[in-house]
Amino acid sequence: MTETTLTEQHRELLDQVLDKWSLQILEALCGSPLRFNELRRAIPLVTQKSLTAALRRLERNGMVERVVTGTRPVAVEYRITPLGDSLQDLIDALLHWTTETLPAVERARASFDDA
Amino acid sequence: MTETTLTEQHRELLDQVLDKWSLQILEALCGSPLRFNELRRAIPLVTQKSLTAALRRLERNGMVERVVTGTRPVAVEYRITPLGDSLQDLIDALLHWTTETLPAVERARASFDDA
DNA sequence: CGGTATCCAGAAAGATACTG
DNA sequence: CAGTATCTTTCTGGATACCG
Repeated sequence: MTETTLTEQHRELLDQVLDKWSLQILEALCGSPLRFNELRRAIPLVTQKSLTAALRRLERNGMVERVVTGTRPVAVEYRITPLGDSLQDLIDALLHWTTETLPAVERARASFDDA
Repeated sequence: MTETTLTEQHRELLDQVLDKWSLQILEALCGSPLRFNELRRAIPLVTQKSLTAALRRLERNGMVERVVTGTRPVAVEYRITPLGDSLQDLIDALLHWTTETLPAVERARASFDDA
């Protein structure tokens, strides 16, 4: 039997890769690799600081790869890794679940907010 | 074709039901319904405030049900709903993924932290 | 028992300016 | 282009006290 307890390590990993900006970064990169400023444009509300932080976290956890190509001016490309691809499957499952349950959730919210 | 874009609504829902405490609450409740202080004991590090806030959020989104039984003293039972059960399946998938990829993630972290 | 209310400290996030 | 540094503000989370 495999152990199925939700430990702090599991939760920490999920927190680091499923946060607000990381979801959108992964979604943007799953089509094709993008440069830093291309990512900024793909995710309109993100600040430079938050984008940098999220990218570093994803890179540290092996989900994206940072590739420096040019030298003057510097060109940096971010691409999804195989590990990131497996995460993308999971995100698709999350997205599928939200799409399915959102109507019921909205009904629950409306009835809760009445009371 | 179904639309598979990650909108703000989808992300908001995930944020509200997949946060640190909600994951542990759902895990605790999936066995059997629990009272408020039983939940506190089941999740050692949670404060009263955080537990209350997470329970209200889960209740509002239709994931758990709050059942008041006694009158003096008050007895409150929290039980998982069918919607919460569907979320539990998803959490199992998350847990399965973390269990599978954690070794690779730890290698990635070690190599990142070296540089 | 099952909460609410209040206060406060520390972390996170936004704005701005600067750099190789 | 791709960031870093700094400052400020905002939000979260813990500690504590109290209530029906």
